[in-house]
Amino acid sequence: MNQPAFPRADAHIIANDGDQLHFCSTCAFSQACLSEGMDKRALNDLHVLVEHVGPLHAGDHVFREGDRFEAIAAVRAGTVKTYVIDPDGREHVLGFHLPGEVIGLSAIDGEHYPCNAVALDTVMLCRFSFPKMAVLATKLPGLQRHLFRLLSRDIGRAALLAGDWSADRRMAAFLVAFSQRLAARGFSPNRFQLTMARTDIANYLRLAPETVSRVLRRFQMDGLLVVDRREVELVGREQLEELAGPVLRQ
Amino acid sequence: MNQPAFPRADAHIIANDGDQLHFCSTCAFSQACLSEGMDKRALNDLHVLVEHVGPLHAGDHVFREGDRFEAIAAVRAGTVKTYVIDPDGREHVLGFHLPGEVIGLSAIDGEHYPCNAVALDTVMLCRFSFPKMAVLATKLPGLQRHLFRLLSRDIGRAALLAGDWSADRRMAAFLVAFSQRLAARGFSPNRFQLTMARTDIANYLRLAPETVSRVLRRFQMDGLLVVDRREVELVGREQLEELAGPVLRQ
DNA sequence: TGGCAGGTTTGATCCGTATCAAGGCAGTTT
DNA sequence: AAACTGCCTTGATACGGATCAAACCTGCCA
Repeated sequence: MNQPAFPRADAHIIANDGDQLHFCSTCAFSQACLSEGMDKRALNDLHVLVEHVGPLHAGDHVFREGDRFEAIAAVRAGTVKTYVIDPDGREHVLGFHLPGEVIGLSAIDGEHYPCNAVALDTVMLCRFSFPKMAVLATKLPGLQRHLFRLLSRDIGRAALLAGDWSADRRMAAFLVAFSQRLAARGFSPNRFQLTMARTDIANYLRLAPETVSRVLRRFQMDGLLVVDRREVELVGREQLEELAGPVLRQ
Repeated sequence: MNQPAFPRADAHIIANDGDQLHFCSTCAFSQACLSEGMDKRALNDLHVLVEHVGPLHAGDHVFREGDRFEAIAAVRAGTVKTYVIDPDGREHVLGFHLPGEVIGLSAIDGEHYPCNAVALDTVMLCRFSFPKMAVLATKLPGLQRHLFRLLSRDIGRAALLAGDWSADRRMAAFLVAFSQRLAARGFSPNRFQLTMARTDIANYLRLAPETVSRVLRRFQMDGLLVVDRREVELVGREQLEELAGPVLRQ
């Protein structure tokens, strides 16, 4: 139950290939760095910037609230849920993180992680020492810009679901956004597995699990989707997007 | 009605005073730069990093949704409200920004501002070209870190009010947080003016204006505060903080 | 194969907050 | 001073979603 933050794993040395910087091909920072002229001194200063972590299994924690902050991580495979527990013991889900997405950004301001991060299925990560990454960012402006953008994007994302939308709109927004994020990584946009429990979706959307169940059922009745267990197929994408529109501002 | 984003104003040249960097003494970045050894070449590259803007008057817009993003700004005096309008014409208040706080961070990821920013009273600003600031940040690691922290902080802040709290808890959290932010800038923590209308508070907290009114009245009945028009005095701070605790996670 | 446990669904009821509808109050205009 | 105009308050009612209670899977382990 009490693993260290970020279990150790094989450390990767960044490879300097001509003028291009290569590391993990699936993680979120490759694009920022590949498009960047490489400063060789910067590279030599940083032996271990990234290490591959995993596999973690469902229920394993990536980090826990209060753990000392030292690294952010990009999800390479699987789904990570971030959450906090309030004084009454209720769980509040802050977000789900799919392959290509980054966790730990909200910890930068502070010595410790402000939330928990747990694997929902089999998860592979790229772990980055944040202090080292910040140093590298001073030498690679493209990386710095990428980090600024990642952070900025999360501010906007958090504000979205904060609105006072109906259960239907929130559910639709969740499904459409999930689908879009999967599609951005090359997965099928209209047929996918929900990797999280109904309870998790409910806690994320600020609904009761019963409400999630009822809304999904009604969506199916109305021909918006077909749901079986955790498998979902979006059929009436048009109408779902119309419902989700005001929430996602699209 | 259609002013340019960031009305022009006196441009400030950053002053290089020995090894220290000086500009506006009240704005959020001074601390980051004053504690930083100054690189003179960096300075010479940047003639106009900061300009003082204002005064803006109640109702004047700092920027509007869709304006081209070019700058962030620190509030020097007054209150700025950020908001969006949904397709049904309803206003959603994203935040209130007090002296010392920064607006525009959520625009970094994108070409355009994703929301509106309007002055609620007489407002003075420090405006920073973000591209120039990013360049400076590569040369002043302390500034870069400060920016990362500002961004990170906003992610956490946005997640707070997103929870499903009762009207009482949300109202208490708003008042306590407002008080703390004022106190951090040297204003009186227990007696202050609400610079925004009830409607704005309601839109921010996802409540009806009527509910805001009723909750404030009940708080007064229960001896938690005294409210007259927009003047508020927190009397039962203890109990307010207890109510706000789960929301603010303190 | 049977039993158990977690997650899920369904139905009945309740409660908090929105909504609707007036009325009040302070500051401003005529 | 009267009328106006936002903004705020107060009361009555309606409704969406929470809560409570119970049955139902489905996978898992004995």
